[in-house]
Amino acid sequence: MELSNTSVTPGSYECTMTVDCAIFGFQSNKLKLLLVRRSTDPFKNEWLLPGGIMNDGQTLEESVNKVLFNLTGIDNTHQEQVKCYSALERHPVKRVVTVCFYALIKPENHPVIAKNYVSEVKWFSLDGLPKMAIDHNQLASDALLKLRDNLKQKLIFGELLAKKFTLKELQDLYESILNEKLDRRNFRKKIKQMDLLLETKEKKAGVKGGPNLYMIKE
Amino acid sequence: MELSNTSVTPGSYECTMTVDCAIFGFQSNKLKLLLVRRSTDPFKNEWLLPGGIMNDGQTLEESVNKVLFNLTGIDNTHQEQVKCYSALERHPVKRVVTVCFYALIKPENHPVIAKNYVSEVKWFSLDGLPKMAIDHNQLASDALLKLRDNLKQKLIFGELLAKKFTLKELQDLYESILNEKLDRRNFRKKIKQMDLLLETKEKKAGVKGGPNLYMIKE
DNA sequence: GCAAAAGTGTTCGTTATACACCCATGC
DNA sequence: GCATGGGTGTATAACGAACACTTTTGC
Repeated sequence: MELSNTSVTPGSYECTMTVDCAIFGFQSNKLKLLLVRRSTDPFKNEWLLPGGIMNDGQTLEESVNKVLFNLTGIDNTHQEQVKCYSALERHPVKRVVTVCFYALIKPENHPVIAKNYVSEVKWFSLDGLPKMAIDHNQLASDALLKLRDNLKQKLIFGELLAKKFTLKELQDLYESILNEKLDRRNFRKKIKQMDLLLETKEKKAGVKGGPNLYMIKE
Repeated sequence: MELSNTSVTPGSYECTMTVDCAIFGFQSNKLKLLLVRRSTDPFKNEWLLPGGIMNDGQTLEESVNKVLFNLTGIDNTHQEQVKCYSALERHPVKRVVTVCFYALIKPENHPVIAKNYVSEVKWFSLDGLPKMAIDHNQLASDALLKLRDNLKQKLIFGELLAKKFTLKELQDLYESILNEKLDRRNFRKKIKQMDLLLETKEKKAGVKGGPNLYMIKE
């Protein structure tokens, strides 16, 4: 291969790009992943991360927003880029390079509806993920690792919880993401010294013990 | 935008993809970055990270290898994906999405030669980087953050050092990457308890103190 | 009133940091 | 032989892990 081949020209090789998004939600005290089942070929009846092509005039981030909105009505989510995948035979229709993202949402805020090309949309527990099409199991697994990584560095949980939440709920979320049990007292100590939460005067009703509600500062 | 637009079809929008690579080297006790200066438009006389287009039949990783080989003769490097950039007006010739990687090499092993389209290839200190074309200053900065991140998690320094090196050299490298001073005794303790280095019987000649040479295990 | 969950502090072990002297080599 | 850098250990502080009882609320 010649160096001259490496320069961008009007005739440079072009390929289709897609975005795929691992949407994490927190439901029944478990971290869930939202998958769609396609109703038509390719991948008829197979499960996939929601995703779609990047169109002309869109950045990847804009594409993710559009795709998520179209598939699930979800808008304005916290998104994080995970990785770019470029294996040659990923897609049966044509060469497609995809960029994987993750987003964090609160399932209650986003009733999911199966739309075009999709026969079913469903939240899956992470320990019960189906075999997905293409390399999407790999994408999902990489997305979870990235989420864990980010969680360790900063307190990010996007829309995973309600605006006001108890420390117990926050801890359950952490345990879910990290897939490990945490000591309650140590967890509370750590979170409090991060100084990112605001203690409201309210208590959560309908729960024994009368736990305090917190919200994110600012 | 309609959902039907999100599905991959033979006619889906396509765009040119490039790879850009932040090549880090360690020279005169400082971490350096290898940049190229273009000899022709676009970006005539401007500095850039070495990069080029992804061609048909190549993965991004293969493209990086080819581009690096063509520009610098560098082969078989440790490469790490940094991030994908898709802003609309990045490139003057056409829409181009790029994926940034970094690689770690030992400058002494790779004499650099300016080839096609390149008038100059030069190692720059990180604190003396020129203004680069497009968004390459951003790419370089993101690549360094990623390198730091990876360094904290595992002992990776690719080809940055010779096969056999002294602990002092390793420490200088760390200090260079992290841009902070480390305590000599604590550093040595930490590295040793990682148990990744093999102590050779050899000492480095020409250096006062007669420091021991180490190499990576296995 | 009793069962269930919330809230709270202390001890201990591990890890990270700070710090000073003797030894080997080059010149 | 002296100046430069290599090599080593210990004491202290910070951080993370383990652990039990009292208070509040729902039912």
